[in-house]
This record gives sequence, C-alpha cells and structure tokens, in this order.
Amino acid sequence: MSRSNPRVLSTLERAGGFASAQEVYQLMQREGQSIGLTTVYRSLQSLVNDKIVDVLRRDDGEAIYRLCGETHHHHLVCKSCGETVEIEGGAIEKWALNVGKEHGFREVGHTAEIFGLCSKC
Amino acid sequence: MSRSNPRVLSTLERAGGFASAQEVYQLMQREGQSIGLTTVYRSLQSLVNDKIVDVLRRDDGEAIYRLCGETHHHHLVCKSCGETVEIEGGAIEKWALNVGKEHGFREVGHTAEIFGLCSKC
DNA sequence: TATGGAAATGAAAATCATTTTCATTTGTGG
DNA sequence: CCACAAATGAAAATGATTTTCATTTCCATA
Repeated sequence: MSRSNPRVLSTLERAGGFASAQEVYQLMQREGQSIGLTTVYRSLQSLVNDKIVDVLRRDDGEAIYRLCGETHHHHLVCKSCGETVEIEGGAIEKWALNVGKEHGFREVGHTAEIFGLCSKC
Repeated sequence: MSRSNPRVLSTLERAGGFASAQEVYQLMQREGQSIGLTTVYRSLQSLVNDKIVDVLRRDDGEAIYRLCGETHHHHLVCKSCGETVEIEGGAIEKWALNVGKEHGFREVGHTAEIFGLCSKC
C-alpha cells in the first residue's frame, strides 16, 4: 500500500467543500505542482480508508471528496443567474442525524441544495 | 428524442427493487427478448426524465434505477450495501422554503439525500 | 396501396472516470 | 555506498455510459 501524499490533502483542504479527484489534480497542475493523476487517486483512496475524508457521488457518478468533520454549509442557488448564497445548515444537520439514527444508521452525512429564482431574476 | 420502450419498464418492474441498466439488459437477454443496450439506456433516461423511475448510485458509481412513488420524498441510503429508506421530508420542505424566502427567492425547490452505514453493514 | 418523413433501434466507436501494470525514482537503514 | 522497500507516474486496461450514424419501423396522407 501507499500512504497519502500530503500535498493532496493540503489541496483538498484549500479547495473548500467537495472536490473530485480530477479537480484536485487540475488545481495542483494550475498551481504548478508536479504530481501524477494516479497519485492523486491513490492518496484520496488512502485518506478515505483512514477516515480523514468522506466520499460521495455526484449525479453524474463522479466521486467527490471532502474532509470529514469539516463543518459544511449549503447553497441557495439562483436557477437563472447562478447567484449563490451560503446557508447555515443547523436545522438540516439535526434532521439528517435524527433520521439516520431512527433507522439505525451510523456515520450519517447528507447533501442538500436549495434552488430558485433570486429577486433580480 | 425517443420515448421509453415499454418492455424496459416492464422488466424493471419485474426486477423488484433496484436494477442497473446492465442488469435490466442482461435480464431481457436471458428472457430471450431482443433489445439493444443503447435502447435500455435511452429508455431508462427517458423514464427518469418523466419521473417514472428514480435513479441512485451504487458505491462503485454504477447507476441503479427503480420505480418511484408519486410523492416527493428523500432517501436515506447505505453507503455500503445500497439499502434505501424513503424519508418523509416535511421538515426539509419548510426549511428550504423559509431559507429561500428569507433571501427573496421565488419558485424554491431543493434536493437532499442522507447517507450512512446501515445497521447490517 | 404507395410514399415520404419522423421516430426508434442497435452495432460500433467514442468518452471519461477510475484502476492496474510496470518500470523508474526516491528514501532509508545497515 | 548498497540493497531493498515504498512511492511515483506514464501508459494501457477497464467498464459504464453516451454518441454516431446507418438502417428499420411507423404512420399519416395522397
């Protein structure tokens, strides 16, 4: 096995919320860091095994990663102009956690997005 | 555009719970039905567009389909085995609506999924 | 019944994320 | 300095899904 390349974790942190392996790779490229795509994949897998990052799937099936335990927020997005507002998700957090527990689930996480038309559109 | 081939829907119904496109295809093959994989994919997509079937992702990223009820619900999905529980989303509905209104958004909708490890995994 | 165009079909090629292979480089203890 | 294990990454392999495109099936109408 191989251990995680620390620059991968650092880049994922810097990326903010979720990022796919491809995105992490591209970000590192743009920053001039020399790394192979293979190493990015291996490092992310390793981080998932060590429970340092969470992995989810986008609608298109691409795997997206984020730091575990990182307090996350949600987005309110305008369908028309794309304006985005960051939302505190306290209520959702509790809801998700409760629903998960009610059904005997552990390591409960969630995704949520709100969309609509902003006042200008 | 193309419409859904009715034999695909019929096969998905017969399959019981979730089935991937590949599985639906193989099932039809075994039953002696002549159909192309392409048509299976197109039909499933079409059924998803028409909100006749739901689509989710397995851990390995493969898309799985199943008939969905008419009511708007959310899913609690096991990251490991894919077991899915349908959740009543009353709390989320209100939350999304309120947050949207607070920020002057109209036509507010939302997406939400909860995931974790079920009691068996 | 013939006919022309639209929709459906599916084989094969293309795409794209991800994994595997394997040869090379790097690091480390002796 | 040496030997050996771990790390690296380019390129090939994999596998689901999508696209292309030529052909077939439908169907309404002349």
